Amino acid sequence: MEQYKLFDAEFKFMCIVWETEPLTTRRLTELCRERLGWKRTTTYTVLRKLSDRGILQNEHSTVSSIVKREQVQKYESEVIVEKAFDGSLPKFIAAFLNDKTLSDDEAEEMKLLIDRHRRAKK
Amino acid sequence: MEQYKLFDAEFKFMCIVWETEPLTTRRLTELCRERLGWKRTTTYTVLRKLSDRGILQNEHSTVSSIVKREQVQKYESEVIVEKAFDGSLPKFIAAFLNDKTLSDDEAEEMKLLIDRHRRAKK
DNA sequence: GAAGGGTGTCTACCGTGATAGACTAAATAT
DNA sequence: ATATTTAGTCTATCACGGTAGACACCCTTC
Repeated sequence: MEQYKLFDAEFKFMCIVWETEPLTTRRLTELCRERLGWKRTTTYTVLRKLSDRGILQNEHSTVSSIVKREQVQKYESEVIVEKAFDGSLPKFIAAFLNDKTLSDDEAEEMKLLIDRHRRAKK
Repeated sequence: MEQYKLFDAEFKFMCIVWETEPLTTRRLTELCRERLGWKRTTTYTVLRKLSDRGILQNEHSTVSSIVKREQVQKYESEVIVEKAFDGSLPKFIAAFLNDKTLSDDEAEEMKLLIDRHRRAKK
């Protein structure tokens, strides 16, 4: 659980990996230079840290993720709902929507999700 | 907008303020000692920082918030949806729910929220 | 008017996330 | 075999969040 915690720089880095994997370390350093402005060694440092924590692997210069984007997203969503909204999803949604409006598509999609996760009645 | 960003320690601190305000600095140092294990001066340091940023005010030893809990929650929810879910609330909800189930009450509450924020049809 | 308690600031230390330079080892090319 | 590139590590710097000790300024009270 705790292992899914990614810091800001790590998250941006992982987004590149998730989007492109599998990819070579060479290509990864290029992408990190282009999109994050990182030096080659910075990429390697982050690579090693995440590898040590079992978030990804680097085998023969080929990088691929072990922890998937969905797992991290799930973890992140749980942490914030827990920390700032007493674990209540409705509270989160209320705060987020506040001054916003939803398109019909979004509204329908959300209702579908809700029904699909509704607890079976008594 | 950026001003609403609270770090972990600051958020815990503000939770005490929001819950108890208005309150004296004396009482605040007591609460921070009890609940956060902080020394008196630590409370004052954080107090000052937040005061400088316009998050709260300390007038004649009476502390009260300027930025409200709801504003911070709204900001926090927006940041994470933006950063990790491409700004899509449905994506956030899908990730959060994943393996969870909703009670009827929660489901109804959420649907109500959705309808209330539905964009007016053309 | 000296002593003591309460209010508040200033400075500083520590841990750590973010970043990168120097260097080594392995592979490839000339 | 030697020069050059490529892969990867080690160490270090910097910024900053989190925390607190030393100190200074009231007020009150004896």
